[in-house]
Amino acid sequence: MSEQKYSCNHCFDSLCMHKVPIFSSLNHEDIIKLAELITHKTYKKGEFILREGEPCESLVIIQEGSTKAYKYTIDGREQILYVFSEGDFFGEQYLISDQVAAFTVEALEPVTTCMLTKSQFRQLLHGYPDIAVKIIEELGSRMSRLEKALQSIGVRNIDARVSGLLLDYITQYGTEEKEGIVIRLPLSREGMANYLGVARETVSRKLGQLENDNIIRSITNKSILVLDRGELEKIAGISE
Amino acid sequence: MSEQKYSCNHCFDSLCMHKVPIFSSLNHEDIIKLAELITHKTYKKGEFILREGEPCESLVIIQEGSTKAYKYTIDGREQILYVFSEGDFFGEQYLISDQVAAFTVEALEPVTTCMLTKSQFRQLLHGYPDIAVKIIEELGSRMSRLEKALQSIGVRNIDARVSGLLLDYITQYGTEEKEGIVIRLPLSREGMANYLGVARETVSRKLGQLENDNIIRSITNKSILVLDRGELEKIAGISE
DNA sequence: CGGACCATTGATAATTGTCAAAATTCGTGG
DNA sequence: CCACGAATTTTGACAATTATCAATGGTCCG
Repeated sequence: MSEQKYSCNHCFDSLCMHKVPIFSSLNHEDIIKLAELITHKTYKKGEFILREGEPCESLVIIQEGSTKAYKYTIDGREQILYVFSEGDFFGEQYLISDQVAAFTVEALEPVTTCMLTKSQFRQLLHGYPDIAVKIIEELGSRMSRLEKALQSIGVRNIDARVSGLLLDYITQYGTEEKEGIVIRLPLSREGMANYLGVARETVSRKLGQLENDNIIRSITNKSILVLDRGELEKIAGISE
Repeated sequence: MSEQKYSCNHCFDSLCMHKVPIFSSLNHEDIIKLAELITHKTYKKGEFILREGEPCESLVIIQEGSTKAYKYTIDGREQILYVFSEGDFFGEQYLISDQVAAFTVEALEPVTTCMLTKSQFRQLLHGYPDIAVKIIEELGSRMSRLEKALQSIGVRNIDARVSGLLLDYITQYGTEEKEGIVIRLPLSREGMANYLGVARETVSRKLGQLENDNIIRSITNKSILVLDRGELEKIAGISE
């Protein structure tokens, strides 16, 4: 967990600032000024970036790698709420109100973050009221995602849920190849199970079924080839 | 669905404005000014206050009565996301960004609402930037609720979910009586089932079980007496 | 009081979770 | 680059839970 303080040129040029919608109302100069305030941290796989119940002291932007955000359920399993990947960020609501973190964020692979402390962020908010509006928009869209997730987990048919998850992954992590769409899965089978609220083995079986039906093909544990997207959409209940 | 435009004295005195956290930074005079802009509508049981997919043109505050907010799942059932009762409000995120409504809001009983149009609200936001911060706080807390709901629905043990729901209702709709805590249920059995993502009959059975164990007693279809709150907490996984 | 609506109960089938074992994949070090 | 051990995934058998269907019983309202 090394920490560096330096002018964030790399970050500015390539990723974190420009990828974060809430900073889109800043002009060029201010982005550069802001970039100088940014602190970086790196995390190894399995390390915690934020822990449920602890105060969150900064806005965290994922510059590289991906993370899972989860809560523990009363029967001891983890319920995954979000997967945060490059360009995603979290902690913004805790910077304004003084709540503690509602979930734990854990690195799924080596992760680099850009961070802005609470006081820096509040200053920024003072100078740029538009940022508040951007945050509301972002929170609104994240809320819509959560509402969709809640809707989907409320569906009794688990086949639909699994297919729906794969479709989400296509748009987020999929690349078109000549054989089909390759998804680099952010989560393991167990992770997907903990997101969907079902048993690990059930995910295996559902994916196995899809493979038997020639809808997908398992490449490695971390990637899947989608052969028949239309069929996935049918099972998920989107088309037909 | 009658519509009235008049100075909202009743509303000001009793309910809607002061109950809404996002207006707490307004001073007395401005609240009075604002109250004059407010429009009222009444809805009969079963009428729609907002429909999923349609644009939401105003901030809606529930002055009287209660409503359910839901989405249709792909297998045709409704997944209830929220119950909005007196003092709750919705639509704030749609007033800033121009998204369409993510859910349908339907009156569960006769409902009176206070409404503020999009342009009125935007003006207000301009004069009181603090309101934006309040909205972020409110969205943050609503998001925490959703995250909690998602966590709870991901629990495999349905007994825990039912007990957890009853505990939530105790804090929101419960009154202490000498025999125990009386809950005026906002939802029917079917409604609870659609919130929990299980079959109507399953809710009946789980409640029947709790009644057999002398933990609750069913008074009418719309109210329940809680005899042993501690036991409910154990089943929900909170205590012990 | 009657009719519509809502809730309960029972029987059964389908689904999914659990446990255990085998197979596969992954990462590391030689 | 290969081989080995650890971790993950898959598979099978079985048990437990829950959905579904159908019928009955209650409750609420005019």
